[in-house]
Amino acid sequence: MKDVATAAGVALKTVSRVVNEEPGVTPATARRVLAAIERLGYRRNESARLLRRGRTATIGLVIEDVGDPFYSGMGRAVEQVALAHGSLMFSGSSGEDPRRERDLVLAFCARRVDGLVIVPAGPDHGYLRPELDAGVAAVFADRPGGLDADTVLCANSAGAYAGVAHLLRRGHRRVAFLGDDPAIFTAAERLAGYRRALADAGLGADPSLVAMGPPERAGAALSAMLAGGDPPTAVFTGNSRITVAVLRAGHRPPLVAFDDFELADLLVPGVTVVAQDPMGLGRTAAELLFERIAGGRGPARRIELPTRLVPRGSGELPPAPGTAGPGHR
Amino acid sequence: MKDVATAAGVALKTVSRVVNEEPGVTPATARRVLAAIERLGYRRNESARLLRRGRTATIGLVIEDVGDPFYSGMGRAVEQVALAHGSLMFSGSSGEDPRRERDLVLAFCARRVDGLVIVPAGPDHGYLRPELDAGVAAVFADRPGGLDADTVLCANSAGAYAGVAHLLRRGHRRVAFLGDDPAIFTAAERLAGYRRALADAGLGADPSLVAMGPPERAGAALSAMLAGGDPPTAVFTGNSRITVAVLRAGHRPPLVAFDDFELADLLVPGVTVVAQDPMGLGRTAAELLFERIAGGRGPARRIELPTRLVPRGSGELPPAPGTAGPGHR
DNA sequence: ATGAAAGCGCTAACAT
DNA sequence: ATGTTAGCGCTTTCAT
Repeated sequence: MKDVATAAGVALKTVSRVVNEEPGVTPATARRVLAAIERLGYRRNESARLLRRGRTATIGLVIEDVGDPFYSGMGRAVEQVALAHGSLMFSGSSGEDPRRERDLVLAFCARRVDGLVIVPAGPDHGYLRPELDAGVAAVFADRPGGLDADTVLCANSAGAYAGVAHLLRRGHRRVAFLGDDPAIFTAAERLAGYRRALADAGLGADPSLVAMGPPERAGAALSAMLAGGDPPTAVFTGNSRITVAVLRAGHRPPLVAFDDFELADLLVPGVTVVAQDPMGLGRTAAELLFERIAGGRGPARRIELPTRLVPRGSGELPPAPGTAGPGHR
Repeated sequence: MKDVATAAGVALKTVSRVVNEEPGVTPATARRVLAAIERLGYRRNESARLLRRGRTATIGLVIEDVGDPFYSGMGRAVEQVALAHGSLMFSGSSGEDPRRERDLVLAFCARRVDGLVIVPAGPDHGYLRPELDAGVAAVFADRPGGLDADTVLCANSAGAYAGVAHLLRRGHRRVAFLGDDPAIFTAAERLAGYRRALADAGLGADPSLVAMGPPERAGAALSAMLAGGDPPTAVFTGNSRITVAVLRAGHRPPLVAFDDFELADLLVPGVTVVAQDPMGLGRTAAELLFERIAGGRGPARRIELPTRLVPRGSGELPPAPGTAGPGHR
């Protein structure tokens, strides 16, 4: 900038004026400055500018896995909103590891990001407290972070309820639930929705029809249930990895799956799903964030995004004859 | 920092020394400083630090779509390498729009990123010239950028060759090629591989068996071929979006597809693919980048990553009887 | 072992 | 309309 000023025979500040399109510069001078800029290949150092101005026009995104379709869709939406607000986006994957999440978040904060969108990897976000107090905005997405920050979730419980109710409506009375580790917020919520649906239909909860745990064990868990004395006639899976695990194990039961996935419509039968809205999640989270960055006050908000039931065949299958006939309880 | 210095009763520089773990500080003083840091909740401003030091410890990643599984897998690998080098990563999607790509790249350069990994959206990267001359490192991934920068590609031509040869080995003599717009580098390369495989097998190139264009038209293109007088007995698809379009259109021909995709193994029959290595692409690109950032000189390198043929059933089907019997030429 | 001063590249506030 | 000075938060250089 100094060089440009010298080359154009003006003071530093004039160059600054031109670069920032501030008023108070003769067209002629401006032209001389612009010529010098062009000739010297000058580019404003945005970092220095932002250091001076106090805002960084940068947000940080921490998700479980940048490579996962659900989260990367979310990331795409966050990116769009960020760009619309003239901000760039740091992104990083926590890999579901609370320590890595913390390191990433703190690294972003050290860069003085204006705000953070976080998919919490762990339950404890105490480390964020000082940062929030220091003025960083933060929004939790997909799961609550245990702090009084804005939070955007999917309607996990209501979605599971709708999916299970869909199966019950087809005449199923014994519906299995295959979910992830109940320590995971979404897994627990979906299980609750399943239970509520059964209860509302006047059905008791049979613990032998519920298996919670790592996706890679879901196939075996279902095999065991089906081999048991009083097997399920339909299955509700709690997330995509479990759904895929069940399908890979060769099972093709009447099925409703929580979370949509690529090509679900091409399988035979097509897989009926309770679709979430990853883009909506990202967009909403980012919009809340920028409201806060713009100075929005008020208590933390908690928004639940609706799910959508997409019938494709697997969820519309009736109970296999003989497995749960009339009189069966 | 000033506040910490005051609170600890030392000079600014001493705080700096402690924070940077530089030698020349008595353990006792260090302790006093650390206590003040803790008490005041001080966090070093990394941006200011990096402004002074001249490096930003930041790289930029520009891909087609952060939400696409292939590119987001690549991004994950780039991120890992970046973190291993103590750098953070800006990421952005070009959406295949050269102007957006340019804007993103320039925005990253204005933030003085140390380097860039770019999946080129357009053929013209002249705008990058001044930035490269200014010292930014850059690596092109997945497609060449038309500049003398390091480039990492998949073996598009060789991969297509292998896939087509696989079909020919099963007795197919009329293999259709459904590819994307040949203006896209990868599409053209894969077409070339297809042609080479036919030529090496002593087969002439039948233009009526080649359809290049947007994925959403691939289904109709294949339907037309199959309804023609001398239809193909097998199909090679040039990318995943085309593969899916063909399958969605209801076709289940003997098929080898370029690029792997989630659940290819669960379809009936399983889809035989020529798998690329998105993580390898990202890792290699990032490693080359950090070599350059570290000061590596020498001419631009061009690396091709091998593909892998994954037989799953669809590519092992013989010609349907009567469509291409002996004597047919 | 510790500190004072200069400066990274820029903008804000106040001259002229 | 243009220029000067101070300072964002830090590190570097050179004292002490």
